[in-house]
Amino acid sequence: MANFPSNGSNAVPPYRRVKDYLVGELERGRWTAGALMPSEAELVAQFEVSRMTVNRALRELHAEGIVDRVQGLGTFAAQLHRVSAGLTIRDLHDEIEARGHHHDAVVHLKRAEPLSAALAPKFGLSAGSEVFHTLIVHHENGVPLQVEDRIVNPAQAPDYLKVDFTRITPTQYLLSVAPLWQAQYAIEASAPSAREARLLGLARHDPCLIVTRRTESRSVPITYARLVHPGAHYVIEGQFKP
Amino acid sequence: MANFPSNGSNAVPPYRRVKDYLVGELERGRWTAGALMPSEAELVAQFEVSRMTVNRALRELHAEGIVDRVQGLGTFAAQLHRVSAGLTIRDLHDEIEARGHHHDAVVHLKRAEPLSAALAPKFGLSAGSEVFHTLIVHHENGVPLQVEDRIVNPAQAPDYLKVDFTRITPTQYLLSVAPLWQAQYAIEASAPSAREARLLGLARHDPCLIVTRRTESRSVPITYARLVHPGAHYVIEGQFKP
DNA sequence: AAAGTCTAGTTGTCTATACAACCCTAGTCA
DNA sequence: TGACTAGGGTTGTATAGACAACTAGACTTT
Repeated sequence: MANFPSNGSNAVPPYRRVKDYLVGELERGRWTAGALMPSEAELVAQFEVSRMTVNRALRELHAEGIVDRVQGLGTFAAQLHRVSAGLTIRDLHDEIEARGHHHDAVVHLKRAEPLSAALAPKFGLSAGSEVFHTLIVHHENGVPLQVEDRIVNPAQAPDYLKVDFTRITPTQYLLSVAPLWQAQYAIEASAPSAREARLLGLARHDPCLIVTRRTESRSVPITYARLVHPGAHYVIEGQFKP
Repeated sequence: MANFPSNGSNAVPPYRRVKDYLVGELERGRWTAGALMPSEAELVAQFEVSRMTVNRALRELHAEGIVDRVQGLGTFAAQLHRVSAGLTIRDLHDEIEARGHHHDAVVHLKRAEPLSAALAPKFGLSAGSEVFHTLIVHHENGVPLQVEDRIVNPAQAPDYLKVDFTRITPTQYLLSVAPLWQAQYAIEASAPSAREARLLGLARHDPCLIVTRRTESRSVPITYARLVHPGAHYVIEGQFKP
């Protein structure tokens, strides 16, 4: 007894119908946050499908954060506070090109140096160990848009210093060398340092949007970056659905 | 033949073992991006589990963006460039309490007024239609942390003006009234307005982190908020995995 | 040479059944 | 009163089998 689409070709599979029904009712406010939703058995009866099908629908809704499930108790409409957003980390080069603008980069620093004590704990290597350090300013149509101050773990990218960063961005290169497996970031507003202000053509008190990001692969640090943007020209945008 | 944990209690279920194996090998670089990974049949043979179990493992990895699957072709290691981040939107009250600090709010404005032409396109209602407007300053241990300037659609929250916002935050209230189903946000660094600077106890040129957020339910606008934070005290943090 | 046909291999989905794990309540017993 | 037990309801997971849909390459036919 294995019947489903078969007919019109673009028919929606049963597990999808169950999901769509539940999301629809949730949107219509049938169950407010925390309310008990129908049990698997009830949905089985309502849709005349097997329990595994209903289970798949509910399991996926749970994975998407739309419902909460408690074994032995039931399924509940989720509290939607802690919703995850789609803040896509895109390569700056792609981002600028996507706007139809011209991107170029100026390399101000590119060398191996001992890791400073200030950055050692943030980066995850011991102070004094040799790391690669680049300082690059990215321009959009000639206007400085980002100062990229970056520390790289030589063990993860031994050829980092040989790359021509006017042609390929560090982000692009590092993604190709080491698979990105985890990252932490922080976003803050602050005044730029004296050097950053000079590189961006700003006054010392002009507000900047600063993103710091640490990337690691298999809990080994790959890179730590401080990205400084002039507040007047840069906005991080995103959207989320539950 | 339905056996699994049963023994030690904390045993990992088979579908998890398959997932962990694949993620582990992926981390070790066994398959580079785009490479063909083992088929379901091969994993069935290797782990001696049913195909549904392997299928679930692969389906979840696909949902998590770790592998790509093509019907009729196979499973491939995903390109990990376009990784999405988890930017958690938490209620400010919860956030402050979670730090073990005291939160209080001062309501500076709370009234119905016609929607200004400047905000009309951003909000999605026509200019001049009546909306609710609140201006609240949130403090952490007495220090001003956020100016919350908010427009609310009366159709979605008719009793909004009756709420005591020193006891419950607008975010909390709105989430309880209308389920949050979609939102767009923008993060930028900028100088505060004169009034915002006064409310936060800042100078006009002190950098602020400004989040603007528009929330809608079923494509009907619920609320538009401008959240201004002193750059010196506020950081948005997050992390992401592929 | 081009077009159509077949086939093996792959993923997509559903079913019926089974047992485990867990939660809560009601009842039992000391 | 308090501790224990039993049972009904719920979710969590696994299985074996089945058919559908799709892909790519091999093969046949025109």
